[in-house]
Order: sequence, then structure tokens, then C-alpha cells
Amino acid sequence: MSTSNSTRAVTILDVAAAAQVSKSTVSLVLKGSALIPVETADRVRAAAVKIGYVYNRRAGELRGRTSKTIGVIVNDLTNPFFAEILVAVERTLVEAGYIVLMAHTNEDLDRQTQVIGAMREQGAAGLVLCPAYGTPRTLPKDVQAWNIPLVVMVRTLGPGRYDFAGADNERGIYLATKHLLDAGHRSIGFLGGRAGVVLEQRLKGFRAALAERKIVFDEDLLILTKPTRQGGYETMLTLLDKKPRPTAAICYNDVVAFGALAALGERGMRAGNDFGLMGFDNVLDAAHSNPPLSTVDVRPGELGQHAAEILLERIRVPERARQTFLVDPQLVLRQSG
Amino acid sequence: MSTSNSTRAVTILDVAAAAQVSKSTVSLVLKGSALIPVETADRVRAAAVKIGYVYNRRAGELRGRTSKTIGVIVNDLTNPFFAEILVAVERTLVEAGYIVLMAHTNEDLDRQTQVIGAMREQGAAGLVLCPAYGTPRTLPKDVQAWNIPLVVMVRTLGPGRYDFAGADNERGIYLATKHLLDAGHRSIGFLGGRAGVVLEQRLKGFRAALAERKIVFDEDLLILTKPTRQGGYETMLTLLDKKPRPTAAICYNDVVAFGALAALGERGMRAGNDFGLMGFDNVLDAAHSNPPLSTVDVRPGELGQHAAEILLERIRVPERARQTFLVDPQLVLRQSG
DNA sequence: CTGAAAGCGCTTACAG
DNA sequence: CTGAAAGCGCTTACAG
Repeated sequence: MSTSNSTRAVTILDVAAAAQVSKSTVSLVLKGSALIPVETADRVRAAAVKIGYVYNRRAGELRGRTSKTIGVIVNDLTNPFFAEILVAVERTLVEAGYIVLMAHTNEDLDRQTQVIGAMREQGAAGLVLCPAYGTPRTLPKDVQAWNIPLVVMVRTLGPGRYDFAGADNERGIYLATKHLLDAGHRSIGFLGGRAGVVLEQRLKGFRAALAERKIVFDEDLLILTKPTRQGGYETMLTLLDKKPRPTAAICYNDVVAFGALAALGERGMRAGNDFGLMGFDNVLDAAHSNPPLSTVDVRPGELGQHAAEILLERIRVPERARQTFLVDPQLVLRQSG
Repeated sequence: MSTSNSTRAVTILDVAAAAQVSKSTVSLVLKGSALIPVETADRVRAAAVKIGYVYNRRAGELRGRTSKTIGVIVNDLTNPFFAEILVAVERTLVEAGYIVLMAHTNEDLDRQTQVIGAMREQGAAGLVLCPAYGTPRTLPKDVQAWNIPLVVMVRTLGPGRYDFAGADNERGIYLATKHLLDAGHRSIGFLGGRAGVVLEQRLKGFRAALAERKIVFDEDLLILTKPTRQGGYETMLTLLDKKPRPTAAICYNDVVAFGALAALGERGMRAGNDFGLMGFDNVLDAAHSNPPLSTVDVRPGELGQHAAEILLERIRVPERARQTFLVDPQLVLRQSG
């Protein structure tokens, strides 16, 4: 309304003067204390809006030694899986009255260290972290030593007493592989993925399903690459050139599968007809890829929401037992495989 | 290192004691003042790490009446276009020493109002906003009245003196349409998009290209819907049922085009062979869709970076002239059209 | 080059 | 039910 004056902020003191009460009364009113009679409270609130008062949360939190901001660190927003997780985390946190400090590491460890430091200086009340590749396993311990609640998402950081939300990777890929096997495929490739826990877990599921059917695992059909569309495209092209040509593939994740779909199309093939293809994640886009992707649903939104809730609980009761949320993967069969 | 004690934070005063200097000296050292001799500074810094001191930025900023946090408000992270923009904005801001408060509105106006308020209370030094549909045109004025620098992105908010970063929508669609026309198409649909400035601008470009070739605009081939994959899928199906069947379509954006690709595939058609299809945005995924999408490149990353830079400049010199960054769209021809 | 002092805007016992 | 006072952790003139 009025042009605020940058040299002098309007404070609780101004409100107090305008409403003819002491500043403690104003403070009490603002926090909705029941100690103040309604009439007084109304008068104070009216005065506040009239003079254009805006609460200075930083001052309040400094004095109260509290914090309503939570840091969320994500490694790859370019992958819709993480974007969907982030949306859910943010929504859950905002609904709980928090404000989120967001950072994107792009898999860069130095940046990750830097942003964690910045969030600490900011007085974050908690941290949700999708760790970048190569994150030291001691990180959870460090963060906890600073007394800041932490939940790790998606990629575990070795054994240790930290809260975690992720997916049962092994079981998910096991299910997908079994599905392909049941459909009669005997030569199945595995595309994409970068060395790390997640890849290990997924490969374990892959091997387990193969072993169960006494199919020997062929190293040659395991083609690693960065888990991107580009990577999926390239590795699928490579796979299609193998002799004899495999009839199906498991992809490290949906984004890899989308790239693979493009490679198939380029070769005049169509997943579901000429080739069996399975993704992993079930991002929103999977329902409308060309063709629609059969994949392993790990409900990214649910995952993000749980991660946020676990953090909120830990903040509320710091000494509570460690929590792990592992989404139980479900096969969703569309057309690709 | 040491388990920090939550009842008593280690402050600048503790560092001062440990290093045998006054607290002003510590403060000066921390901000890298040249007033302090190197030896003293080293001693102070050593003491700080030894006792596990961490700078309390909120206290510092409260006292100094400064702020290093910037709010970024995005309406739909589920669309990679916005995700790519967000990544660029965040990177640019972090590199400039800021920390970003992120909020996702999901096109919800109430939520937008709420998060803007929260950011104001937090003392944000600036705001980058992708406004939700229906955002009042007075918003820029309001925000400026609070003395907080603002840059609006992607969707303009009517005339007014605010900084803006977006794309030349009209020209982009004009180019895409002309390309389809040059390829011989005469019956061209327009798919997806929700009422708003952006749609208006894009339709204007569409009509202009048609008019140039004396082709009458057929209302019946304009099929609006939410700009999502789902929307693209459904509208394409509808379009394909028109008699006579159009031979090409312009999509409101890439995400709509991806859905359209799926619909085409379902009907046994392939964009580029049996149908001409153009997207808009050139998100990363467009290079590896099935088939790869011909689209209008508006360089989302560049757009985001510029938005951030404009804000940074405005913060540095508040009275500078209003800036508008409009990316000049380029056609990128892949296989779909 | 370094120290004492005031104060950013708020909250929270504690009296009355 | 309301007011006076102390203090969160820092910065910034101002002396010396």
C-alpha cells in the first residue's frame, strides 16, 4: 500500500504505538496467544495492517532460537523422477508451515558441500538430501553432529543410523525381469546406470531373476552409461547391434527407457511388438511415451512425501528410532513390454 | 567434530575468547577485512575451526540489514521446461553467492500468495516469479511497493514497469507454422494450451503464418487443453478423427507434442512420415523422443540464466531502467516435422 | 590495528 | 491481562 521506507523498517514497536499497547502484547497477538483478549488482539491486528507491518521472521527466529526453513538438496532435476520427488517434498513441507531452501548439485560433490554449508549457516531446521555420486559415507554422521536432522533419499550412504526413504531397487528390477522372462524372452539386455549402490541393487535383482530361470548372465548385454535419454538411446543402439540380437531389455530407469524407445523407432522397431522394454520409476511421462512404457512403479511422489514426513517427525522428536521407508515396487504394464 | 551443544551455540564471542581478541576483530576477520593483520586473522580462523564455530548468517543479516536469499517461484515443475529454467536460475544465483528459497505453486493462486508472503517475511532480497494462471496484474506493483526486486518469467503480467524474461512466442510459432506450410501442409491443427497471454501470442503467430499464405484459419482444428502429455495425447486423437484429416499440427509446447507422438504411434502413424508435428520450447528430452521432435528452441537454460542476471542487476542498482529479455526463437528440425 | 558500545527486530520469563 | 527488561548472534561506527 504505502511505499515502504527502506531506511527504517516498520516494527512491532510501531504496531505497539499505533495500537496503544506494549510490544510484548503485539508479539503475543502475532503468535496467536490466548492470553490476549479478542478485542485487544483485533485492535493490534488492525493497526498492523494499517501501518503495513510485516513480520520479520529472521529476527523472531534468532531470538526464539527456532527455524522454519528446511534445506532440500537434489542432484538431478533434469530427471523427472527427481522433479516429482522435489514437488512432493516441497508441498509436504510447506503444508507443515516450513519454507524450503532448495539446491541443485548436478552431481557435483563440491557444490553439494558448499550448499550444505550454506544451509547450515542459514540455520536450517533439517535437511533432505539426494546425495550426489561419491558422497562420503560419513556425511550423515557429520550432519547429525551439527545437530541438524537429516533424511537421505534414493541413494543410501552405507550402513549407519540415518533416516532414509527410497525404493526397493532389487525387488523392482527382479519383478521387471521376471515379467520379461515370463513373456518368453531369453536374451535380455540391461541398459544404463552409473556405478553406485542403486545400480548394484538393481543388477542384483536382474541376476536373481535370471538365475531363477537358469539363464546365464551375459556380461556383454550389460551396457552402462549415464542414466539419461541420450545414454538410453546410445546403449540401445549398441544392444541392437549385438549378434544374436537380444529380444528385450531392462532399463536402469524410465529416462533411459525413453531414449531406448527412440533408438528402437529409428531402427523401425516398436517396443511391445518387436522388442520387450521395461523402465524403472514410473514417472508421469511414462504413461504417454511412444509407446506407453511398461515400468516399475516406485511412486516418486509418495517417496518424496514420506521423506518429508520422516524429517518432520525427526524434528519433532529428535531421539526417535531411525526410520526407513522403502517403497514396495509394483509392475505397471503398458505397451512397451 | 565435537558434538555441538544445543543449549548454547558457539558464537563469535567464544572465538574471540579462544583467539584472545575482541569480538569485533573476529567479525572483521570473518568478513575478510583488510584491517586485520594476517597473523591475527590466521589465529582467529584457527580458533574458529578448533572450537567448531559456524557463522550465524541470520544474525549477521539482521544486524546488517542485508539478505542473501532470493525466492524463486515456479508454477509447474512437472514440465521439464520449467525444471530446466529453475536449474539455470538456481545455478546462476548460487554462483553469485545467494541461496534460493524455492516454492512450487502448481498453478494454485492461493499457494502463490502464501509463498510470496512467506518469502517476504523471510527477508528475501529478490523474487523470480513464473506466475500462476490468473495472477493479478497488480502483483508486480505490489511487490515493488514492498521494495523487493522482482523479475517475472515466461508469462507477462500485462503492461507495467517490471523486469521480464521470456520468449518471443508469436515469432516462434510463426516460424514453426511457416515451416509446416513450406513442407506442403495445408490443413494444420493447433493442439493444447490454456487461455492466457502465452496462448494468445502463440495463436497470433499461428494465424499470421496462415494468413500470409491465404489459408483460412479453421476454428475446428484449434483444440485446447491443459498443456500436458495427457492433453497432447487426447487432443491429437481428436484431431486425427477430423474429416478430412489434417496432415500436420503445431503443439502448444513440447510436452503436448510428446503426448501427440504417443497418439500418433497408437494409430500406427509416425510423425515425420505420416504427419508433420512441431513442438515448442526445445526441452532436453526433445532430442530423444520417438521420433526426435522438431521444435522451436527458446533455450530454457539461457532464459533462466538471464532472468537471474536481470534480478542480480536490479538488486545491485535498484533504479536502473526496466529490462526485458526475450529469447529469439530458432527452429530446430529433427524428425517429427 | 583493536576494543567498548549500541542496536537489528523480535521473544520470553517475570512482575504486577 | 499487560509492561519492563534481558538477550538471540551478529555488525558497525567510533575511540584510542
